[in-house]
Amino acid sequence: MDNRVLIKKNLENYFGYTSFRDGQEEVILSALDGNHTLVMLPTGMGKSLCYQLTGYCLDGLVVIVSPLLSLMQDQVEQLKLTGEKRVAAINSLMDAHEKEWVLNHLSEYKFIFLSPEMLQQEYVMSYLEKVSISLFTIDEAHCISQWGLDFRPDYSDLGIIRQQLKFPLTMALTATATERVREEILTSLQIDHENTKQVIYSVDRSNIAFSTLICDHDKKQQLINQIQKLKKPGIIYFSSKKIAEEVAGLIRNKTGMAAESYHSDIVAEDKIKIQQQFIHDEIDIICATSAFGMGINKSNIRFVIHFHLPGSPEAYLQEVGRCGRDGEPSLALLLYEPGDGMIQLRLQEYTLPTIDMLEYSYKKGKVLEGSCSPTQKQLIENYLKSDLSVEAAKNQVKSRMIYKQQQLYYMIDYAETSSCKRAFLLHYFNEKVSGKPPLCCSNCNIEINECYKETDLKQKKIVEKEKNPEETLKELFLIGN
DNA sequence: CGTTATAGTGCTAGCACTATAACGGTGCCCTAGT
Repeated sequence: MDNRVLIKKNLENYFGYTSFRDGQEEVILSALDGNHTLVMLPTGMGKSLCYQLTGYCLDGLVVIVSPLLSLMQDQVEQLKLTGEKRVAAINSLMDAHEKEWVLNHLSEYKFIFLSPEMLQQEYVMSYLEKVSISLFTIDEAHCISQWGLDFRPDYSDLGIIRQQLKFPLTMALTATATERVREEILTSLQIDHENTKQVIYSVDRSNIAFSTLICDHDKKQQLINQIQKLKKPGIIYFSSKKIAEEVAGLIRNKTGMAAESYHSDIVAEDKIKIQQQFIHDEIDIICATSAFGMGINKSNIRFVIHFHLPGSPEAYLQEVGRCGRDGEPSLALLLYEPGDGMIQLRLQEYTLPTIDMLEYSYKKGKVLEGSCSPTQKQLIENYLKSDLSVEAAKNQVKSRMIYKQQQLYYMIDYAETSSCKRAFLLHYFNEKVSGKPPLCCSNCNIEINECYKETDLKQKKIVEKEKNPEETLKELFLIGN
């Protein structure tokens, strides 16, 4: 049967849809033609269907590498809802006995979810090597580039894993990656760039308006002023757990809105509870660190505010991309105070080992206890285990640091630029604005500071019957009067 | 950069004050002893 006909039939059979969304058909056909495929589709465009449907058209096991336990659990549940029973996530939520059972019955499964760390377990690999893998999938593939070189080194070893598995057909999916990152992903996975099909869609989301507010004093109060006038629900991102908690409390006390904080120290049960409440519109505002967001499928988030400067344009677009999935107008607001870059800069320094640390550790063959952060220690230990020389390790760390700083400087420039914010962000991804949306950014056609003033708005409503952009903005973003 | 913790100073000999240093974010895996 023609693949085009086959996938259409399977789309109906397995998912009950009659038509594909943008990009999906191209991706699946590419994979069925035997191409390794790198997929960049904006958030909410149905990336998971790409590998799932491909899997249904092929004989053998689909292995999905996923960064978070909660993501795996979600995907397993969703597949089960479609009636699929041959699906499991092998992770630390299973006890040893359950893991062994699943591994012993791998050939009876269609979809297996795993973390990169789990793939480092030799016993897991020994089982995977014995079965036929039809598709090796890397979900949220930007993690390879974002985390592989420091925070989660096992992401850098997926190439070796592929080699051990005899280079299975591979699909890597992400929503935000520059050309450089896409190349990094392919290289890291040991995929031949020539024989790879890339399906790339724009990172632009025309219903999200970009705005920056320069705060030279009392940022917290300015934040509260803003959110009181904005439509809910929304997310506020922070670079500090403590401040996230403090502001959540402040919002509750000063405005009476339902606000909760979310970061890595929140116990697992509460995390799930907060997510659920947020999804069911019982929480107006989440004050979160970067821990919050991946896998959050909520369509009606109206704004994403950044209290602190994000570390990279990639991170910013990922976080901002969580609002407005329903296509309704939404707001990405950055609160910027000159000097904000320092927090991120410090965090970056704290992540990567210094040259001194590397030299000492290589000389002694171990890490000096108590002298470095957990991520620094982890990374150095990984270098010591690898074949890399001190010089190579030093160079890698140096260029990594420069790269991270460049990403940060781009965000500082974004905050300070007086040209179009949307164009500025897209430029980082080597894209141009195609068709300026009605609500573009605070440098084009929305004056965020002005239009939030209630008096101004009321006056305008009386004076001007004709809708101007600011008036439209008010209707779209602000609470009804 | 702004905030907080710690160490040091000096007369109130135990507390108030000040100078200085440290810190800030993401997750997976598992082991062993209760």
